[in-house]
Amino acid sequence: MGLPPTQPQPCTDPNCRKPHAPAERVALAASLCATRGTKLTTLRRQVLELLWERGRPTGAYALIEALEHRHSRRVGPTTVYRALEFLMAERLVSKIESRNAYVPRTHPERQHDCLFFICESCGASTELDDPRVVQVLAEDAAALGYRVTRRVIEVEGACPTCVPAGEA
Amino acid sequence: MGLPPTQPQPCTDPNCRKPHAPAERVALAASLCATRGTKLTTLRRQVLELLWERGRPTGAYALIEALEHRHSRRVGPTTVYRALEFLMAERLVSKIESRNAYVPRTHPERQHDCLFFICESCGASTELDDPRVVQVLAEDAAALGYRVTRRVIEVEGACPTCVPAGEA
DNA sequence: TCGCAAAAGGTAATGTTATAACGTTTCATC
DNA sequence: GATGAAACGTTATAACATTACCTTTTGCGA
Repeated sequence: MGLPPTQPQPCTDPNCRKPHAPAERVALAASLCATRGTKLTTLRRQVLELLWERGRPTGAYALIEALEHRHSRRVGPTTVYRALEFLMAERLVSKIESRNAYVPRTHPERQHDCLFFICESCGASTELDDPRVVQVLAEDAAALGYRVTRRVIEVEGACPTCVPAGEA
Repeated sequence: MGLPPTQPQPCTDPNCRKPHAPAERVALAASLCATRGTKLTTLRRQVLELLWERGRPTGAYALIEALEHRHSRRVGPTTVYRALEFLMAERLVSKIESRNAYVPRTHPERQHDCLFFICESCGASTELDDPRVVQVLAEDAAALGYRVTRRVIEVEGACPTCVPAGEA
């Protein structure tokens, strides 16, 4: 029960704790791209904005609809997928594999993949950066002789507002 | 480079280390189902066998083809998805979300979700049971107020036989 | 052993997600 | 303002998954 909050919430990252408004995060993305010499074009920025405004993992086809409604911009799947590809390469967006959906990343400046908590009830997701998980997986990888290139860590469950109070 | 091994390999689980042949694992599955009072029907067993024989994450439509070739059994998507649903409910199979593919579980008797290493080169996957990961994620969930119902942990990279010798 | 109900499986249609192939526009640079 | 590369548009199709409905099989009590 309950929809995801529409107001910016304090960042769940213990090292951050600041609320992040969509506009502010998009501005950060723009400056990051400028620094990197990559281009956050209008389309790419619109897609990123829409992801921030939705506040929960959103599918590519939902983004197509949103582009139509919000920006009167009618685009095909290829176009949106290309924008998502760019945004993911820039670490501005992650794909939630278990949902075939995309979320904006709160801390695109960080290098490694982070982990996500996803609420099965309201659909909201929470990004977390826990070096311990990365560390443990690195050890396991070493023991197996694996070289790691990507981590997909998605924890599904019920978020605080959707867990009936009193329950753990 | 290199294909996944066709011979049973020692179990990567530090607590096991025994090689697991498909037939032996299918027999275990049958006895587990018998104990649980659930039915490992012919179709469900065939799907599980095929997954074991392939030795790597396999998509539903590839299974449909395999059923046709191996068992002259022509089935539709629904049929295979139903079998997979049963096998996942029995913890005999896991879905690799990042690949839209399915793998047989080596230790179906274990309760919690395990983690998978997947080789981007040969497509092989390795199941691992690391309580430390579960523990850390449980702590993070508690800190966020989340109640966990499912974990998706998929590490992509290069497996030992595909990493050029000498490289880490 | 007959009849019934529930579970399992079959079939067709369709929905959803993603990519391939190829053409056009935009834009920085010379 | 020519040119080449990157971005974007368009169409078609591939890949993955589910819905709705019907038939078969199976377990089980009358």
